Amino acid sequence: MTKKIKRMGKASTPTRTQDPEGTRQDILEVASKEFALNGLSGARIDEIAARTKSSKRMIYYYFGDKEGLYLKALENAYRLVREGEAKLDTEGMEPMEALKRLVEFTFDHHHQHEEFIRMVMIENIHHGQYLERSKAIRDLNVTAIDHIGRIYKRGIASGVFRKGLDPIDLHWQVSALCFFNVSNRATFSRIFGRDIGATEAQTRLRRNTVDMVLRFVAKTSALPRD
Amino acid sequence: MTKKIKRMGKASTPTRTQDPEGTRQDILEVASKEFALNGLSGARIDEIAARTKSSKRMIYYYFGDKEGLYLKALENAYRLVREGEAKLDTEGMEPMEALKRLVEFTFDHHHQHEEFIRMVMIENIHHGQYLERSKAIRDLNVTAIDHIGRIYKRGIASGVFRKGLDPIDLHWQVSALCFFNVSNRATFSRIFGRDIGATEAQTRLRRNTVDMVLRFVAKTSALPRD
DNA sequence: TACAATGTACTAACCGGTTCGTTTACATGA
DNA sequence: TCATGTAAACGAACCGGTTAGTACATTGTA
Repeated sequence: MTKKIKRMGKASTPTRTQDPEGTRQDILEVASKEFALNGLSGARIDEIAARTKSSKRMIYYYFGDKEGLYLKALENAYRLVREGEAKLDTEGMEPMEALKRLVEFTFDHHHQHEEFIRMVMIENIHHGQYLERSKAIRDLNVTAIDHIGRIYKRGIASGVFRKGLDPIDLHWQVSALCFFNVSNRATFSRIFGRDIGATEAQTRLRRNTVDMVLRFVAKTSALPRD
Repeated sequence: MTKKIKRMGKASTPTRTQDPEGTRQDILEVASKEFALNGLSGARIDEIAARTKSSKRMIYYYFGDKEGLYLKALENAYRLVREGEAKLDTEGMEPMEALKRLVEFTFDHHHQHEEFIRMVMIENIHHGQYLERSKAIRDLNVTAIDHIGRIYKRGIASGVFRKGLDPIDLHWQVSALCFFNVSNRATFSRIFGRDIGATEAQTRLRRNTVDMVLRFVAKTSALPRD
């Protein structure tokens, strides 16, 4: 039995009931969710197929095998967030403000893309072995360093940032705080009996995260007295 | 065929070839490694059984089912690290030094217990649903808050720490940095082409982590000029 | 003897992957 | 305009290895 209605139309524009790119995309989106939810070994090809507008046959037709599908889902996740990150422009701001915005943006961005965070967690469980195979992903993330690096350089020039820090280290620290906020929310919330994901808690954690980064980078002289 | 040699001995002390507690412990240790390595769905009961001095039959005899075994492995992981953490005593130190030690200790401790970190990652992938079932685990971690809370209070009293911070938030921040250092090492290293796990990198990250926490908590007046 | 601990062999369901056949799109040609 | 060849796109049913879990018999211990 056919379980779904294909897009119809015999109009003049070449509409077609066969839609390779659409099918491919549909599978990829469903698979991304399934892998993010259940992990590589936990995800079920049959389940993915069932949620698809297509079939299991097509998964293997387009993606070869389960690992091939997972890899594409992983690449897709990185590509999506990268596209979002590119939107932030801090070039006009003064360094301290720019860094603040960058941290806030990263914090919010991670918060809004739990699926991506989960894919990265899962990939780390697999020791990054699939990411290793994907040149596409490695290229994407280098620009993040560029961004924070430029802000830092400007802050040094204007005398508000401490010298001797490394942009990658900075990126690491910002990532750590923003990533952990999403990745460990479940266990942290349950252990300490407070819902870390609730808006009030998030507001406070966000402020703390910004504070923490700024206080780390800023010269003592550029800090408020307290 | 019996695949292993049982502890022998017909001595006067009641040695026995049947060793329930030993078998149980053996299974748990093997299972912990397998789950930490492959996740809940990725781990194989047959594989665990094979690595055991015992058999699959015994796994079900003692742990009921796969999830029961996983839960015990999870509890075991938490219990082990908790025991380690209890060893740190900062009561005699002055607050700033005590906090420094606590962060260093946490950083090192997480670094040395990758298996635990992986179990927590895996549990978070499962939305903490197994941890939820375990009262045992929740009880363990509250003492961590106690520790950092006491240090913080002393720091406030002696005037070196800023007021208005929350011990749980502090714990969150320390955890985030120390946890991320282990959990995301694979993807981070691969993306930025530097081995984050190498000793030089770790030394720098450790120092940065300590700095970051101290600068966050300390009053500006208690900070070095720069 | 009674009960806890253990070994062996088995099963039923699951699940990744495939076989085989069908439909659709579209170019070609008359 | 329509018949036709063909390759891509698709569906359904199937397969065989894997895997969690069990039945049953046996041994050790108190």
